[in-house]
Amino acid sequence: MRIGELAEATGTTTKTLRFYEASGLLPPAARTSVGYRDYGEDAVGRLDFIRRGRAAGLTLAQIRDILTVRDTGHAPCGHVRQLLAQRLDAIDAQVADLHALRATVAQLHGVATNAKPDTCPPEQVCRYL
Amino acid sequence: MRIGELAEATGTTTKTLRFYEASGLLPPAARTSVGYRDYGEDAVGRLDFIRRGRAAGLTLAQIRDILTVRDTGHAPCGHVRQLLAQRLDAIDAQVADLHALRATVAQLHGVATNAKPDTCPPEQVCRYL
DNA sequence: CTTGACCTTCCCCCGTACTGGAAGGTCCAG
DNA sequence: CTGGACCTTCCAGTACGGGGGAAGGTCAAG
Repeated sequence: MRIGELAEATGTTTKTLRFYEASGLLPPAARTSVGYRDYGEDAVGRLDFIRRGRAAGLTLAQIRDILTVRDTGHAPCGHVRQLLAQRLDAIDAQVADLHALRATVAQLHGVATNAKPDTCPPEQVCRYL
Repeated sequence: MRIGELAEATGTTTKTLRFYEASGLLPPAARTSVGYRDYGEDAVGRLDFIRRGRAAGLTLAQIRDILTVRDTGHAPCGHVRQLLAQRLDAIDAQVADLHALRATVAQLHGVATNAKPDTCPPEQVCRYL
């Protein structure tokens, strides 16, 4: 399987695949006699793994860590759980931040809206922010 | 007011202030006879403005646009309202995304947690992700 | 007079996740 | 045998919001 086929099969690009290899997310691919990358079917699964990790909000560095742990055979179960638990905390914190931000923005928006545009000279406008 | 004092007064750094000036968020500061930046009290207000904008989730580019509009005297009222309305939409979308992400992560976390670490051989672990 | 804290410009660097493009080699159809 | 589609490496750039640190000038205290 050449890099273009793998890219097609996994919904990504050849650029991204080479980038992943350079970043240590994919092992160095086998090469054909002329130097083309030659992937096995397992590469699709690994890329799906990466895609799911990304969808779960993990960074490439975190995914790489998990893959490294798996590849080297060290017990990753707790590691994965811990990572996911941290993600849950981070998401909750982010949602809380966004709630506060939304309240602030909504208030500013309300003030700006109620200010009646016609009576809003330029030099006063930015008090609304 | 020197740059260090202004940084202290506004809770930022001299690096950031010079960066803001270079980015067009602050007008070129007046200089003392030896070339030190010399700020008036209005700089504090402008930086508070920037800080509030940042807290409301605006990018520096958006803040710069608003400031430019204000500085040049063109009617910004609708502009500010529109920007804030867009922010509200963006925040709502982001919260929705985070809800979906949280559900995904929580599910993975539950699976990984119920998997009993001891019975979790390395080659199976990453199915949890 | 020296020491230390401040100031200046300058350029490069951080992390994140890629993307663009140049220069060159390979493969297959017509 | 030629053209186009594919592959290779490498360099550089995107956007964001700054941070690090060098080399040098300035100022106030002791």
